Amino acid sequence: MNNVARQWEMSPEHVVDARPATTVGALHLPLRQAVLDALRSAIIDGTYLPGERLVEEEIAARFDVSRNPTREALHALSVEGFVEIEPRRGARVATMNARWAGELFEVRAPLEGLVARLAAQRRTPADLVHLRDVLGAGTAAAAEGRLDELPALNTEFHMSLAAAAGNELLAGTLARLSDIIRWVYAARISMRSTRSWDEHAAIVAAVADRDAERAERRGAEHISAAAAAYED
Amino acid sequence: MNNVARQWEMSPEHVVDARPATTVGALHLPLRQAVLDALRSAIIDGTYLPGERLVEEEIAARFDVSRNPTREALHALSVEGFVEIEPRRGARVATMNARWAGELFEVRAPLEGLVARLAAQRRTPADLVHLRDVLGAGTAAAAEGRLDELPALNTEFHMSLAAAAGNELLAGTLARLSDIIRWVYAARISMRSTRSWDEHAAIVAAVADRDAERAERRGAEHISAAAAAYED
DNA sequence: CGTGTGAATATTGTATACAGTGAACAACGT
DNA sequence: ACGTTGTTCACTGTATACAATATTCACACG
Repeated sequence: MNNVARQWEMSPEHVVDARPATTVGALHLPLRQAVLDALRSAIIDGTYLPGERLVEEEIAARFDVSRNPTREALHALSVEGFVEIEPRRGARVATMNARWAGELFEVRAPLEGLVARLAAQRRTPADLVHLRDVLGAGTAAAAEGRLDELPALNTEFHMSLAAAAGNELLAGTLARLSDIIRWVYAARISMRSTRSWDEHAAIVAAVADRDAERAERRGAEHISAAAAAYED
Repeated sequence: MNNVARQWEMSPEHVVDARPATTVGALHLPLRQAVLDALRSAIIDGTYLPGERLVEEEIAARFDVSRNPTREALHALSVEGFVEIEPRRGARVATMNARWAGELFEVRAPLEGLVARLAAQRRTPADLVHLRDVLGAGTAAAAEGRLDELPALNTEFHMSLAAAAGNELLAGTLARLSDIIRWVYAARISMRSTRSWDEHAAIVAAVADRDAERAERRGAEHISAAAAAYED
């Protein structure tokens, strides 16, 4: 009946006494979360195209839920920047003009620089090990032409760096920005593959040396280079 | 019956043919917006204290609306960072620990630097005039000890700078951050008054000269100095 | 006394119903 | 033909009702 993934329905009662002290209700994600994730994926993968109207009842029917969780998901997506909502006139998938896209990179560059600087200052040995693992995997994939694996590895790299920086607000802000960037430039992504991983390696080297200045510069330059590449 | 400001009820029919071509429905703000603003104000001015539970039905009753607009407002506030929501366990006013507060300044500093740099590159003569107006008003207020006027002028200064930078995403991000910073440090604010306006003047000077590097450095340093002052 | 167990209550999550607004279109006059 | 007006339909905004979960408190038991 319900196409949305409902994890908890797969969990029979006996999970109640499973290891983590989390209650059953905590596992049981609200529908709004399921709808949010499903809708975001649908927008990113092009099921809903930019500018397309998102009618609450349609979406609710599609996922077989009521309009309430749907509305909540739409509002969340508008904050994330994937949809635009006009009062009394409904929601549509956001349309990116060139200016907006440029703004994304402008904001992301100094933040990515900050991440690299903080990571250089605060990284633990374990952080460094993990960064090098991801770096190795990404470099190998780029070298061997497995381009389809690169977007996920790229995301993991930047998330790992943000984790090493130890600033959750920063990590969250960046995660949102890069989600949208990946969406906007979905078509052209996975270009620039080897260049990109060379730049990642340079960031990790600076982080390893605890050289905050160099790390910051290379982090910011990395995003600027990506922006330039996308502007073709 | 309804304590929320409902602008449209004050507008008789004949406003329909008033100057701006906006429709009546566009003026007629959704209740969620009214509740959102009212709740945020209540949190900022201390009516609701950090950690306090925000029960949907209570708030709905207080503003004499149903739970739906209330829920939507609460979700929006959680995105803005004023409240924390746990699934199935409701919302409470966010509590700042020192770490979180530090993160705010860490993220804001490079963004404010970016704003100053972009403003230096893109400002129009009109932007500069406006910035100098605000600067003059703020400096005068600081010099004459009208401390109560400073927070608003400070906000206006930073908003004007962001406007001159011509990046709406950046302006929006910063507006959210500084809202929260002002809330967190409400008690200690309006200190540092003259220092702060000297720093503002330095930023405007760099913006006037179109010196992007100097503007960026002074913008970021201004926030770092503010952070240091708050850490007493 | 503390501790666990259960019922009762409070509160959130979800669905449905209704009201109000905007947009499209047909009927009408000019 | 063209614009104007009235009407209808689709959709969002809001309220209410119900279901599911969390929390509280009383009470029995050790």
